[in-house]
Amino acid sequence: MSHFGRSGPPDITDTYSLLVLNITFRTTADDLFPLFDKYGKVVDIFIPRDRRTGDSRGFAFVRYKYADEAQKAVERLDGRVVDGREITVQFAKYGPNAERIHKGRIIERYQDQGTDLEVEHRDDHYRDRDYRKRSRSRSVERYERERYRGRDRDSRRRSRTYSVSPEYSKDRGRGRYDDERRSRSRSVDSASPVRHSPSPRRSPSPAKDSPLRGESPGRRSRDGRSPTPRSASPQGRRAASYSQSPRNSDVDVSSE
DNA sequence: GTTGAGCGTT
Repeated sequence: MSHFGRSGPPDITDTYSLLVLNITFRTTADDLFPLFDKYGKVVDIFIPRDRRTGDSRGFAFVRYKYADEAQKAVERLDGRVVDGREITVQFAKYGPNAERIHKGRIIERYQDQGTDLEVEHRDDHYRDRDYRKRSRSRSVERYERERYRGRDRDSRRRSRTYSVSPEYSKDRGRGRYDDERRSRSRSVDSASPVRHSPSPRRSPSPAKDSPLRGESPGRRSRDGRSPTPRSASPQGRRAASYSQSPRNSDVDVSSE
């Protein structure tokens, strides 16, 4: 009765979905269940995990049966420390399949459209999102940011008094959006002074500039008669390792 | 597994 998300969604109709963010990578649904269940009837808990590694992505979805309980859980568990990490609880904005959600309430099921009209290859969608880093631009287009971006979210908790009305901040989010973009430009200028000067000479990067010019450790030592295995070792030894490594199937040490 | 902005599966 604790395996949420494995047996599939039991019944998410008319349920309130909460999004739990900032949870540790080790936090599981079973860990969140007793926490959220104390504040209301938890219908289901699901933690998206990575297709590649299978580990948690750092956030979870908790579905409540009643809105008041969900709202209470948000206010209670938001900012609470779980497993040594501070979690962020808020109403989900998007449905499991972009379904209609009204204030976190799921009206329809994602299976509802699973007939024969528009079933696209979702696998293609999954493999593309290797990194979920800042790929949420799509959300900004429509809903903007209802809170300050970045680490400023701490301020949001202090304003928890207004949390009862998540609609108030629609107008405020717009002003910050422009600011964050400007920030990015400044970063590029400061971090990476692009040099367009026609310098005939190239940057002193003997490391990766010309691996061919890096000389073969073997030939150099033989010619210069300076073994200097100390500095020639890292390159020669590492290269040799790669060559031998993937072919050890045949060689059986028979030890262990 | 230190990092961490951010919305989901049978």
